[in-house]
Amino acid sequence: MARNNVTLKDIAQKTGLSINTVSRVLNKKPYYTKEVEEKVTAACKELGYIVDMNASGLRSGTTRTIAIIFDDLVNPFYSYTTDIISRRFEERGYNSIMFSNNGRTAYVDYELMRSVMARKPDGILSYLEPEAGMVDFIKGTGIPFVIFGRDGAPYGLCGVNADEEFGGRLAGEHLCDCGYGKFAYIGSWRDFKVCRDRERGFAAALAERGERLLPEHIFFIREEELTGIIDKLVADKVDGIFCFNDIIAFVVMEALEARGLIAGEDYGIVGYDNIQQMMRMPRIITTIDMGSYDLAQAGADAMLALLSGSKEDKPAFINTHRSRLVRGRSTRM
Amino acid sequence: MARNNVTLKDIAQKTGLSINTVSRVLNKKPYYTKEVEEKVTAACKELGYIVDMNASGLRSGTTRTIAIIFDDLVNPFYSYTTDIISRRFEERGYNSIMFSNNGRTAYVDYELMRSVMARKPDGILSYLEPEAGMVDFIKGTGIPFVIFGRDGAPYGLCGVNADEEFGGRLAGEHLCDCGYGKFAYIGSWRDFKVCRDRERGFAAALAERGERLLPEHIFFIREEELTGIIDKLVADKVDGIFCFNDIIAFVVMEALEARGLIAGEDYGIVGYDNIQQMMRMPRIITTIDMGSYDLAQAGADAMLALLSGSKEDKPAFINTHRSRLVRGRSTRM
DNA sequence: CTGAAAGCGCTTACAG
DNA sequence: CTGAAAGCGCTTACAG
Repeated sequence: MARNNVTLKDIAQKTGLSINTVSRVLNKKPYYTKEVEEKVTAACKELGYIVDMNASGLRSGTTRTIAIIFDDLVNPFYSYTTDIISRRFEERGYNSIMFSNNGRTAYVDYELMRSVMARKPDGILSYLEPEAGMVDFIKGTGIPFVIFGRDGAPYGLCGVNADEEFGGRLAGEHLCDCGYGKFAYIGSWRDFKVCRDRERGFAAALAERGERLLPEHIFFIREEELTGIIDKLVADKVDGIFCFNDIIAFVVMEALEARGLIAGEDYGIVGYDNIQQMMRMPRIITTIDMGSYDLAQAGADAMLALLSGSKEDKPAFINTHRSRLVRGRSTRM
Repeated sequence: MARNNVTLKDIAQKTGLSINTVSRVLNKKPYYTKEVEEKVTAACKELGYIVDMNASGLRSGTTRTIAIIFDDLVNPFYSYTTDIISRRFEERGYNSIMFSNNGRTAYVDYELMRSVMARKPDGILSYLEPEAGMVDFIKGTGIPFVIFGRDGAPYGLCGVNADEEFGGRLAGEHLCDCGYGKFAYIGSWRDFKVCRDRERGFAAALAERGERLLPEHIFFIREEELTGIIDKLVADKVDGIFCFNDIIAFVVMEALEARGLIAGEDYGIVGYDNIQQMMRMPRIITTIDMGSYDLAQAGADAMLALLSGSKEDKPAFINTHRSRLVRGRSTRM
């Protein structure tokens, strides 16, 4: 009630024009006189008019809103890229509305899509992959959908991601170069495609060097007890560890240190994402940097292209391939 | 066009009821028969009805949207707390829409408020303080406004923050306890109130121990060249450094290491925010932990209270006071 | 170049 | 307990 809602009607009243004319001026549609323009601009400034984007969107069909679906803003890979992406959207006049599934699942499911759709976004950029049954639903909405940081190809949806297998290979090659001999991979979820892609690249690189990644040395930290994993690593004298991301690597390093094992001395460990650089932290761990800044820009641009582009030049599966290994103190040089 | 927009009209048609009745059932307003309810529910499920919150908000005056204004999601203090806050809002049926000023200013200005207001949020939670002239405007909107992580009192707005001076004192006392003798404070912006509060607490603690914080040893890293700061620290053999936040501390540590000085050995340094714990990183630096989890919950709860509460029990300036020092390797024990 | 009318999808009074 | 009407604030055809 107390909200001083200045509407087009007020501007129309003040200027003696119709609300249509006012709307036309504000939206810079052709055909109005300089005089009318000045009157409208002055009245808007004086009364402090602010458009209601929801009402505007209801009629025009475009809300200039993009939904961003993430699962965990705490991991700097998400926050860093979300920051870049949302700023880019803002530059182009789109606001970002955030959705998370609150850790319910690692996928976009119907319940999540419902709350997203209720906001009538012009586009959806998701860090989560769609649940199997949701792909057709998503396509049926007709809303531009970009899968970010995950492979879009299996879903036939636009995806922007780095070559995960390649990143895994870099880790494997480096740990071999360092002279380690017993390897382990510590992933997040067993069913998580990106997680398995990195593992596959890692195993392939080891195989090429005549080394092996034993099945019993492949772990999924979101599904297993940490202590069990650490026990196994210590018991089997594993000395070359590759982790799905930097945070997992930190956790493992801390647990191993509690057992008296120091990274870079007693064993080597490689993370993923190079969050150290994002945080401007010292280079503690050796990690794989997939060029997150460029990746984020590419993700935002893919979305913007889908929003503005003709059907012909739709971006499809963008694979930036930029990953490189960044050395830290967690592997011997 | 291709969007399969199922509306209330479609459900009404399908069930042979009026759209009013359908709306009433969906909003669980009193007075409808079990039979009608079942018909409506079935039709909604079959056709895949999803409400249009924008249209709903236009009529009802509540969009169930909360605007979050942040400046930098990369700093884990922001991303960590934003994650917690937005999840809490989601639990209560509110979606979060993100706004940043893209680094234009460190304040909420009119341009930013315009784009926020255009979305008709039910509430606004801001990490940024309002520009001087904006306070009346904000109050005039009548929209619940919470300043998060900053002191709300100077603006007469609801604020949720920790006692910053107290945090600064903890840092000062600890550096004295460690036996350091030449002190410096490295802040962010000179005009940033929180930054100065921490400095004041730090200086006060030093004074109580008979130590001094020289004006020439107070720096603002966002306004000065890093190399100049480092030169001065080295030249004056400063050995007790307190930084406005952990990220600044990391940057300083790295620069000093390039000069051959090791934190915890050659000098001591204390950061702020305990982002290490958020990232599950090893405890590199000694830092001030203000209980960010509780702070975030308190921030979300303050917002929710303003949204639902009577005018009487409005929360005002919540000061959680929980800060404590967490030791890391960057100060000698 | 400007205005009157219709309508986006919903909810809120008001009748019955 | 259900429905017809009005209206939230805007934009889009359509007249003039």
